[in-house]
Amino acid sequence: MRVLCVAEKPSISKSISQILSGGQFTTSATRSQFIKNYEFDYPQTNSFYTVTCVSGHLTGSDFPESHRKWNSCDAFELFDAPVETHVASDKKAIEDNLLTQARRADMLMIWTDCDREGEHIGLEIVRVCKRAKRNIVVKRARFSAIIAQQIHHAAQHPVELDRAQADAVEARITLDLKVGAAFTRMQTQILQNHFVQLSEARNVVSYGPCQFPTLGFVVQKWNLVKSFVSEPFWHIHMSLRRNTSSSDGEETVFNWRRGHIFDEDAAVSIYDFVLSDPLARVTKVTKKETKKWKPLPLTTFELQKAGSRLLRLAPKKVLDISEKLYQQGFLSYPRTETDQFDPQFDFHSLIRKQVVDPTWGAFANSLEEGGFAVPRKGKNNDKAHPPIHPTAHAGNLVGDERKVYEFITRRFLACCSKDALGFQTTVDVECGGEFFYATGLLVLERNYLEVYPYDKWVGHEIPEFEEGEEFQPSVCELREGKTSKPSLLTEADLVTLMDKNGIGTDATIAQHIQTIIDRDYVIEKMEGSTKYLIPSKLGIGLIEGYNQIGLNKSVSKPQLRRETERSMVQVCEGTKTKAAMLEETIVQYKEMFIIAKREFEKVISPCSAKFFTPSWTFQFGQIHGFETSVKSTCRLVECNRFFFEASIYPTYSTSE
DNA sequence: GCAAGGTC
Repeated sequence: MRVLCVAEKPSISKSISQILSGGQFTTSATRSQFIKNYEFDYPQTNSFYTVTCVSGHLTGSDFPESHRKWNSCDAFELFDAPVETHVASDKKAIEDNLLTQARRADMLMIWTDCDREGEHIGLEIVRVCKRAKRNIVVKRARFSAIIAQQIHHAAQHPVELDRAQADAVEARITLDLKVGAAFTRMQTQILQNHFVQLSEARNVVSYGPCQFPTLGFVVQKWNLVKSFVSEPFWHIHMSLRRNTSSSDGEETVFNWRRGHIFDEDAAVSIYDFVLSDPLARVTKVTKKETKKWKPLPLTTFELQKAGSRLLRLAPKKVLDISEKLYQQGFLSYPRTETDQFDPQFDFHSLIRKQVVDPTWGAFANSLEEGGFAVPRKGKNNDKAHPPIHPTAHAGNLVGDERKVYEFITRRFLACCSKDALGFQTTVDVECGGEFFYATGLLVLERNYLEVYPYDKWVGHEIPEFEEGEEFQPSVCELREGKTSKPSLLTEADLVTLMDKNGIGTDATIAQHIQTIIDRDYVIEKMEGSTKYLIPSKLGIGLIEGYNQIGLNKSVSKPQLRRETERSMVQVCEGTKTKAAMLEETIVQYKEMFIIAKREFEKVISPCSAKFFTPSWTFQFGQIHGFETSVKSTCRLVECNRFFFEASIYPTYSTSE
């Protein structure tokens, strides 16, 4: 029997060919530069195998010609417009290869990643192949890691393609297209009509169910920083000078168990009580072993966060670099949600490849000589790719590539090492009815910290204390402090928020951040070596505008996307049909669209302008509290502060 | 000139 196997990407088709053929296969080129066909006998199932692949989704969706032009219809009509699906022009060579190979095959076996998108890509492949051979037998290989035993098992026990999962993805594709296009056209057309700046620059004011919540996070933090008012607080500072084994007169600070309090009168009266008691008593001395846990195996999210925070590289940049290193064979597949290694994973041969490195080679060697410990297991597994790890030693990298490779390698070695061990001493003290404590830390074994400088764990010595002893504090003062301003949002914070709230995926999070920057919704600002994200006036305006319109579900918060995700899960489980999901969700967005459009037009209605005189600052706020003022020419397009308590003309710069 | 999701 001739079996045609189709994987989601070139790397997988190659790996499964190597495993199933035991390395004995022939390779032939296709018209697509990256894609090869591999052929071999697979005697275990009496078959002749051809293994090839696609490159992600084969098809793309768009409106038909009748609705594609922006002025061809009212934006609202897009919700009910048909959607066409075609093989994209740059995928024709891949399609041709599938058609040719399918004609020769008796069975089509789908080897796409075992996730929802993979199931949908599988369906795209089936549709193309059935055009070449209508009665081809279709099977699906199910695997959770590229490990010999699993791949053989998958080849010998194929299952059926999961139509429900593919349906859920199809619903999402249609939904995102309709909602995105309808809102984008509506926003853009209304705003361009009124703002010279937008129409001259031909700026698209895009809406997307992922980009808006992402922008929402940036604006929310910005508002928090802007509205921050510092508050004074009080705390009792107690310390004692006493010699330790290594230094004389070391000052030990005892922290107040109450932390700090915001009521000055209360603080003063408590302090008076403490002062009335000249001696502090040690109530307890606790000594115990403590650990600093080694990091979890590396996912794409974590890599992007670390890249931004530790390596000062944008999430998109980190992903691009790791993609390149992967192409060169230095790294495993860089888009993974998995933070647990398979129990059968071959750690040792990978560790041995790092022994030659001048910087961390000695550490790698120490792992091979007894320092090894099985990595911790996280909670995520995408059932398709292992955590990111180095697959070969790369000695000649420079610049950012070197930084990324070094981080990934050190992280992998740290995962294979042991937790750091320490010894912690806590001294509890009572004085005037108040409780204080001091801690000391002695780092016993640094272990993984030796190879992972990104984590800090510094010991500090504490003098000897005995339970029941009394001492007179060297300092006991009531001190005043004030709450400090929260910091702006960093890229790493944003990746964390998106990950937590289910906005985007490992492969798309970086793109969404880039999109809101490209659209001029957000501006990057360097402060020292940290990059902060600040919303532009346009970005603030859009979010604040929508928030004030009073939709019952906010487009700038993660809830709507979460609901879409939940409906997709229901479609996958078979408790909801694809049609029902689309119907429900589209109705909801239609309502929101009607309200949003009405409010947009109301707020910036040109007829309001005739009431303005040159020097007025006008509270136009009865509608949504939007403040509006007009520049001297009194043309609405030259509104200075408009719509969103923000200047939208002549520039979006956010410098205060 | 629109989205988000794959991947190169």
